[in-house]
Amino acid sequence: MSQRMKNLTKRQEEILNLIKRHISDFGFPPTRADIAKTLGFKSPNAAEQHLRAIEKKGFIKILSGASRGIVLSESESNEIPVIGLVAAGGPILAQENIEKTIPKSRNLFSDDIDYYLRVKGDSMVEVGIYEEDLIGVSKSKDLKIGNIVVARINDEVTVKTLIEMSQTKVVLRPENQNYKDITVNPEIDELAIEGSCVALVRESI
Amino acid sequence: MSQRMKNLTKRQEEILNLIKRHISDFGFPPTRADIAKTLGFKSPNAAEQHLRAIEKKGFIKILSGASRGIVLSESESNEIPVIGLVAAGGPILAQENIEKTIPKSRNLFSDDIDYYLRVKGDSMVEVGIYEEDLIGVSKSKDLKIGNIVVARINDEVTVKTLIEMSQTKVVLRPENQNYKDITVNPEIDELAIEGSCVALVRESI
DNA sequence: CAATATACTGTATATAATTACAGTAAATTA
DNA sequence: TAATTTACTGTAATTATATACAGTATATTG
Repeated sequence: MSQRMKNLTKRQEEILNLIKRHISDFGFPPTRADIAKTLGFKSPNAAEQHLRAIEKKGFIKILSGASRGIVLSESESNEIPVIGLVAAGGPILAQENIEKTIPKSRNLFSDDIDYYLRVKGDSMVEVGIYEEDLIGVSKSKDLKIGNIVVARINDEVTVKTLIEMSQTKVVLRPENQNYKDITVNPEIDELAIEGSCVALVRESI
Repeated sequence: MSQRMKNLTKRQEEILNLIKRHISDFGFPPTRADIAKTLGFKSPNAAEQHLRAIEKKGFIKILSGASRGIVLSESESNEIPVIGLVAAGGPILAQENIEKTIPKSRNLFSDDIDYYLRVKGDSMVEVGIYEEDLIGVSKSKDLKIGNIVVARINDEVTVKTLIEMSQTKVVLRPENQNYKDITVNPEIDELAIEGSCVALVRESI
């Protein structure tokens, strides 16, 4: 989420989700009365004031006078970054690494993609991951042996298959016969598993 | 378009397009007054009656009592079909082949994808196209030697690389050493190049 | 500790929007 | 050629909706 955007309260987030769900279900935003009815408010004004608060925080725009005039902001919170080359030393999601962004609304996949990472090199060709492909990365998905993961070893970011993982030994496998397994001792080397790959997109064939 | 759906008149089509454009511009459908204003009607009832006619023909659903309660019918709602197995004999885009649809608004790629085709078999693994991948197919894109195309040979649909194309000889190459080139004489065999692949999506890794 | 934000109830009103009813006129279909 | 469809104007009633105003109560922030 962007810095300048204040956080929504739990209740406000609930209402924002309700709006999104309503749009997805009906094709248009809810009225104040719709919101009040769904959440059990006895006054439509409760919904109105929530909307004002959510607008103030930048997540929606209210078009005055228009019925159902709630417009979702195309804010950064609704954009999925596409990460190109990762500069050494910084976090993957640092601004300087963002090649472009894709509106979350255009994301084909389930909601758990935190960013797309552009693949460099040919270390994963044997599982059909090619240079310049975009892999959809989830930061929160549970790690399992056999998953393809985004790892960071001493400031270098790579995509590999996770083969073994213990306190003292992590093995990452390139899916290309020309490369050897990478064995890391997390107690010695700096290692972070940044996320796991849940989707793949090839923009040009 | 579905058979049972009567054709819209020119004016009705204009109104349907106006509705789509309004939804895309504002995020919600227009009111009768909006339509009337845009098209220069002096009465909102003109819009109302057009809407009724369009609903009667199955292109929209009007939710009574709800403001802006115009719902685009599935077939009109800008959905890109995902084609699973193609039944022999019929067109690729036949209803029975549609596995699911993806809202056009969620399409990551440029607008020229007419449908997604789910890949069966391993004949293209050497260019990173795997079984169960979805390939984005454009019907209109210019065909070039070297493109990966969707071809239909005697009622069978396949994805291959186009190697040669003349009046009497078309060569299609599987990108897998275990398979041989397919040579077809279009004057003898029934051959149609249905489109070319412009993108690839892998939903689960 | 005062100011502000959060989270509502309750009432009321102006206006936005749907929708019914009554027409006209030309084109299309049975 | 009569019936229906298309394509509107014009008016008006009813309902849907936004939105203002007046409160209450608690939590959070400067």
